[in-house]
Amino acid sequence: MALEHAILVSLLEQPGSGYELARRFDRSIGRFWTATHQQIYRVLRRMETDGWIAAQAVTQDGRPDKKVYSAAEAGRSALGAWLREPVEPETVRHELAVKIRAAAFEDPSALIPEVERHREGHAALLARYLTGEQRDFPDPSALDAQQQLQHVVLRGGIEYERMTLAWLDDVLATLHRLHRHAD
Amino acid sequence: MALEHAILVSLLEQPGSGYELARRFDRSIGRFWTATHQQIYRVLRRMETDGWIAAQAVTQDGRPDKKVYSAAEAGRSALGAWLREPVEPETVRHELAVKIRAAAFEDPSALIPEVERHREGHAALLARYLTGEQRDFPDPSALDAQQQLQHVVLRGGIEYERMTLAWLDDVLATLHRLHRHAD
DNA sequence: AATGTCTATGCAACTCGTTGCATAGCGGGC
DNA sequence: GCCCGCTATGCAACGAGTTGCATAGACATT
Repeated sequence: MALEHAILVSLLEQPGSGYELARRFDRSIGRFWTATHQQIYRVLRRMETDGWIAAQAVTQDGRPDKKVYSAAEAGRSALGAWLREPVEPETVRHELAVKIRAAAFEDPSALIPEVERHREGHAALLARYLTGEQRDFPDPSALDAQQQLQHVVLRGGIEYERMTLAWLDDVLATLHRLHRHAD
Repeated sequence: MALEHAILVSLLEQPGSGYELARRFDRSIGRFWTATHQQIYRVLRRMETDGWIAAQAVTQDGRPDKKVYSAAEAGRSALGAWLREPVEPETVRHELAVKIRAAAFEDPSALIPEVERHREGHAALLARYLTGEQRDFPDPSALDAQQQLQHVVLRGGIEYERMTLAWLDDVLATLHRLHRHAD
């Protein structure tokens, strides 16, 4: 399980409450590690019990109080130990690929709108990534280690989206070709 | 849940036992949808109860008997209904990306062997994909609909591996750069 | 002769992840 | 005045997925 490690990284980069973490997971981090607020709150409680993180209650005006967590020394060394372990093979869940192969047993062209919707989502995400890159890393020669590592992960996201867009175009061309020949 | 649909697709392409399905998931299908034999046996039983698939006992010499499943009409129509539903957003779990951002809080160069091992794995997989493409789709102009759809999914895998290799080289270059500047 | 691997299926226990709901005050729109 | 959405946290129940183990005969290796 790496959710606790993803949370640790996020807290090391910037302390925050469960709610704030949930929103970070919805935005940036969620692009390579998803989590709901339920998972996050549960894991935060366990990590606090284990002494990986420390909580500080913050009273607020006009909105509910919150508990701001930050990474403790034990958490930091746990992260170091995890870093030295080999990665487990990633479990892939590519639903669209299943659907494309399934389309052979139905009308393949019925999948076209679905693939197009998918394509739009990836195009929008790529645009957001590129905007974020311009904003956060305008001068790549003036970055510290942390920013350079964040940047290389973002570049991975950008290349992934570019590749996916090209592939979805390939898929669409294939579906259109099958449609024409079925007439 | 799409495991049942992935199994349906696999059974429509070729009937088989739970054990055979588990091995297909280890090889080809597992590249875009993973599953253990436990999951597969459990889902197969449920699908048989629901009438999505039909089982036929096959007695064998020299090895245990098996139950060969094939997709039933109800399963086929369930697959069609699922095809017309919109895809849910994919849940991404990219452990290496978490580790790369975590490396900012440790010695980043300690991650180099890990990334290199990862890179070798992807290079080997790309080689296997390309061999498989040569073997299964030697003449792309002479494919039926099912093969064309299988081929376009394989091309997605190939492009994914190529992109990943290029990105991992980018990651390695970044880690080496950080290592030099830390001296 | 003993050990290990492959085929083939399954139980039991567990952890991980999701969904629905609840609370509760603040502010905005109709 | 009412409903909706945002911040902020949490319970309870369920479903998905993993891990360890068991059975059991056939065959290969040491």
